Amino acid sequence: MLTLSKVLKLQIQNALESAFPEAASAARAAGKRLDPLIVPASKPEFGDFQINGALPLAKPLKQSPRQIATAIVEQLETNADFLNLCKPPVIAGPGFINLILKPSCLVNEISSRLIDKRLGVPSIPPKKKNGEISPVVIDFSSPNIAKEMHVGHLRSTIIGDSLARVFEFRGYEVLRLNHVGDWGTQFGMLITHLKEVAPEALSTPNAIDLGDLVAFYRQAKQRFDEDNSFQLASREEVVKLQSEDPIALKAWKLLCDQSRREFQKIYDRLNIDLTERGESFYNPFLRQVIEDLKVKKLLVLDDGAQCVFLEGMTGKEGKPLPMIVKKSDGGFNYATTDLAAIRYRFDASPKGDNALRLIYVTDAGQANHFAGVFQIAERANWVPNHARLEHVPFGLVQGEDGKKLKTRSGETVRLRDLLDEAIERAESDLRLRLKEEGRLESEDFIEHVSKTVGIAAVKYADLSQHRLTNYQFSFDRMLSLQGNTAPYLLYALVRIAGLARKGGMIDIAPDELQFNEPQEWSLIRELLKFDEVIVEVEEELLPNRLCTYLFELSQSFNRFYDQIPILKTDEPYRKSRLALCRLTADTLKTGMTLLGIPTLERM
RNA sequence: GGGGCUGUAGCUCAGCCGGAUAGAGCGACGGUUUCCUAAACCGUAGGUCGUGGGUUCGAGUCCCGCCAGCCCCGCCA
Repeated sequence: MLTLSKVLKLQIQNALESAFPEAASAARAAGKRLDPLIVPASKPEFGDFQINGALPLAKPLKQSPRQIATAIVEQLETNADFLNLCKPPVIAGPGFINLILKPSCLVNEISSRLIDKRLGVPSIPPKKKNGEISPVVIDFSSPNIAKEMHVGHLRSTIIGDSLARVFEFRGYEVLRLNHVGDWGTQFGMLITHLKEVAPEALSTPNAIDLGDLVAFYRQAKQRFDEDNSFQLASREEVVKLQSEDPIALKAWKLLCDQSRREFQKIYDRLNIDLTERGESFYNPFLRQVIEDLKVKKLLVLDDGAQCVFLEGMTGKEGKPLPMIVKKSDGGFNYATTDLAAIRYRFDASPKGDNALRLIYVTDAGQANHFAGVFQIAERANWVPNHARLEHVPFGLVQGEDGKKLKTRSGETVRLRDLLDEAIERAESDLRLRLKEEGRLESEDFIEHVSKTVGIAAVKYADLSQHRLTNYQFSFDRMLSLQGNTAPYLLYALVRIAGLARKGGMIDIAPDELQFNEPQEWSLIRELLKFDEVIVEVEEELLPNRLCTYLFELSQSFNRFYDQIPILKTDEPYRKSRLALCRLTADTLKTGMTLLGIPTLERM
């Protein structure tokens, strides 16, 4: 409906301007145009679109809104192209104009969707900068080496992946960057600990499996906190690492490799593709960041540290807020790395990523930090003209008590345990249902369905929530088989797959399509919204909009399925209804794929 | 002290550029299956949109004040 609503908007704008030529030319003289304010109808009984533009014109034109609406409608009724698309417009309420699309128009839209793999979503040509393709860079997931992925990484990973998929579908080149925490002072204690507990690992390849890295990290941390000589050794180790001592580097690499393997297991389960480029990657560029800030006269020495004072942000006692980019001991910190990363990502290749759009998917708690870093990047002139630099923040994952999600013993929940539990619960639900229905299924089937449903439930629960709000994690709710959940959507697809098995998904010629039931028309209208929703998600970066749409589409389909016979009806309705089923399945599958959720044929 | 986010039905949440009588789901109550997977469908009840002002023809939505919760604020990320 994207193109259709554009056409209508133009037609209505013309009608508005011919109805009120003086006001139109006055608006044009001011560099504006009269706005018909055409939006999707707020309720089905108001038709397909509503024109709100008559109301705000009442005052300047000194006419009643209904008079204005009448004048617009009179103009529209002289337009044959318009009358080809819409039924005669209806003036309603204080001065709204309701538009109802003609059935022939809707059927045309449906038949072009049926042969369009992109389901009406336009593909944009690849963006170019400096003559080369310019990717959208999305920075997401970003766990820390030697720590286990936990719920805190869940939202970034899932939301980032979904946004990346939407951009890819729209035709953008996307660079999915995993900015893992692979550098910093914590490596001092880790390497020191490694040298003591497993020195052989440094000389013999694959000599040791570090096993539970979390336990390893905890041991190292405990010794660091308790043992002075260990602390001293750790600090020395940091210096060695930074000066590229081969043994320290080897130990560092060992820890990174081990972590990478652990992370990859999670990414494989979640079916998420990422390019790892950790903080250490930017080490060679840190000095240049400081140099450039100095050249741009942004650098100030304060209390022994090199800072940039932020504009428009004040700290305690109203003083400008500093951002430290070089510590008093000469070391760099995360702000420096983040600045180097922005610079690199916008720079032209080969010494940069040549990006025009850079998106960070991190928790809302880092909003201040990114606002500061972005401001410095702007002031240092590292952000090209027309480039976009965005923080995409999200709220916390909370337990059902409304507090930060913890295990019963009060520890952070490991991501793999969380996924395991979702799958286990999905499995026991499934087994119970099979038993109740007297169905017999193979163990392979049960395993596959449980995994798919469990992971889908976790992802969908997260994505269907508005990004910014804190999100209350509940296995019971996300796996519930009713409501706005992954299983509900998956079930709609399973129903269609069942029809396909029994009735076949036959091809239908456009002129054979014929509909006569209200449930068909409401499903048709729902199907046609898909393209607008995708474009909206791309603009707003809010995957929950797609979830809401897919849920409403599923509801609309389930009503249709429940109330209208499909296989047991005469032609041409049988074929027409099957065509709607196929289009529903294609739309749901595409939508779910954009959420990163695989679908099922049976469940 | 400064800044950010949040506050909508008993619970969990939607609500698009300000538009018509504020919507879902869960839970509660009632109904639907000789028929394509009932993990579904239909119906009923449930609201001072935190609060007080302001802007507007029109405010859940925009502006200001206040209240509550969470988060951030110099050498961790």
